[in-house]
Amino acid sequence: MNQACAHIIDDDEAIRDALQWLLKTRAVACRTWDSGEAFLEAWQPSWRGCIVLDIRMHGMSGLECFDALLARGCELPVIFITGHGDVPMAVAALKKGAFHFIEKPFTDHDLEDLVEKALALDAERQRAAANRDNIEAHLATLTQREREVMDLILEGKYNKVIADQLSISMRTVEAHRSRIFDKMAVRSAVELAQMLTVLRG
Amino acid sequence: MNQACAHIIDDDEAIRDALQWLLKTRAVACRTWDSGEAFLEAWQPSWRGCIVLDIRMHGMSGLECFDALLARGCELPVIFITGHGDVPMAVAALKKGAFHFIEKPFTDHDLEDLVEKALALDAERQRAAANRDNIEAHLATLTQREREVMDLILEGKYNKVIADQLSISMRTVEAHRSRIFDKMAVRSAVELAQMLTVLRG
DNA sequence: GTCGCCATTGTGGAATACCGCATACGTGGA
DNA sequence: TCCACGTATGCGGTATTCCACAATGGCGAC
Repeated sequence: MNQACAHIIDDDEAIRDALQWLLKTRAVACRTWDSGEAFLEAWQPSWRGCIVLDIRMHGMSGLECFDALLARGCELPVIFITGHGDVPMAVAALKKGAFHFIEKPFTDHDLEDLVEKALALDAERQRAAANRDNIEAHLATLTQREREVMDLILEGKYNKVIADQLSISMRTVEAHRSRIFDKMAVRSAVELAQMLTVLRG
Repeated sequence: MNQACAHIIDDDEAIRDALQWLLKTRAVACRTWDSGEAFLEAWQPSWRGCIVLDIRMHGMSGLECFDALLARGCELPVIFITGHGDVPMAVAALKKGAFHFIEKPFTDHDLEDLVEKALALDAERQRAAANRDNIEAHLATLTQREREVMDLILEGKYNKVIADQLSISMRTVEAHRSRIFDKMAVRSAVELAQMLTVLRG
C-alpha cells in the first residue's frame, strides 16, 4: 500500500468502474471505494497517490469526507467531481486545499490529466516529506541534553557561553557538540543550521 | 500610496460607488477604477491592499486583467465578482492564486469580510516581504568578492579551504569574513545561515 | 548483579577562528 | 590630483574549536 494509487470514491458502481478502467489504461494504479465512510475507515497516513471524490453520495457527502480527511491530517490531493455546478462550493473546497473541482461531463483526457498532475504533486510532497522525516529521524537519536546544547549552538553561542548557561563545564559541552554533529551527520554548525531551517521553514 | 487600499475595478459606476461607500463605512480606504486597463496602467509594485475585480467588463475582462497583473508580478489578493456562476472559471482563477471568487448577489457582510481578510493577508505578506527586503538590503552592501566568500562560508568550509578554493591567502579570507559579518549585522556563521535560509526557504 | 547508555568532567595538544593594525595596488569619482 | 573604496596580504596575539583518551556516577534492561 506504499504504492502511489488513485483512490476513486463514488457510490455509483458504473462510474467507479468507468474511472478505474480509464485510469488503468493509463497505467495508473487504482482502488475504488463505494462510500466516504469506507475510505475513511481504511485510510492510513502512509498512503500515497490522490483521491477522486464524488460530491453527491448517499450517506456522507464528498465534502464531509474531505473535511474528515483534513481533520485526520490526510494530505492527498483531492479531485472533486460534481454533477451540477456550484461556485461557492467549489471556492470553499479549493480554499480548504482541494486539488481540483471538476463538473460532469468531462472528457477522459480532462480526468487523466488531473489525476496525473495530482499524482505528481503528491510525489513532490512525498519527496519533501521524506527529507523532513530523515532529519527528524536523526533528531530523534539525540538525548534530551544534546538537544538543549544543540538549541544553544543554533543561536550561535560559544561553547563557553553554553557551558555557563547550562551550568556545566566547557568540556561537557564539547563532548555533546561532538556527539551532536556525529549523530546529525554534519560537519559544522552551519550545516546543522541549514538542515534545521529546512525543517522549520 | 503606501497606504493599504482596496482597489475596486468595475465598469459599472453604480456598483463602484456602492462598493466604495460600503467599504468606507467600514473604515477601509478605497480607490475605484473603471476598467482593467486603467488599473494596469496606474499600478505600482509598491501598492498594498487588495483588489475587488469584476469578471465581466467592457474591453479587458477581469480574468484578462488578473493574468496581466500576475505577469507583472502583482501579488495583491484579488477578489473576483461575477454575475453568473461558472465553476471552471472559478477553479481556474483560484488555482492561479486568486483570493476569492464570489457570485452576485452577495451581502454587504460577505464582501466586508472578504475584503478584511484579503487586507489581512496582504499585510501579513508585506511583513514577510519587509523581512526579505531588509536582508536583501544588507546583501546588496556586499562586494562581489565578499559574496563569493560568504557562499563558501555557508557551505560550512574552513577559512583555509576557502582560501585554497579562491586562490587567496587565509588572511584575506579572514578579512572578508569579518567584513561580511559586520555588514550583515550578525555575530556568527550560524546566524548568517539562518538569516539566509529564511530568504530562500 | 552486570552491562550498556547517558551525562559529566578532565588533560593536552593541534588546528582554526577572531581581532586590530599596517600595507599595497588599481579604479573611479570629487 | 587626491581621496575613497575594493581587493589583497602580512604579523602577532588571544580565544575557541576539535580531537583522542580516560574516568566517574546514575539509571534502566537483561
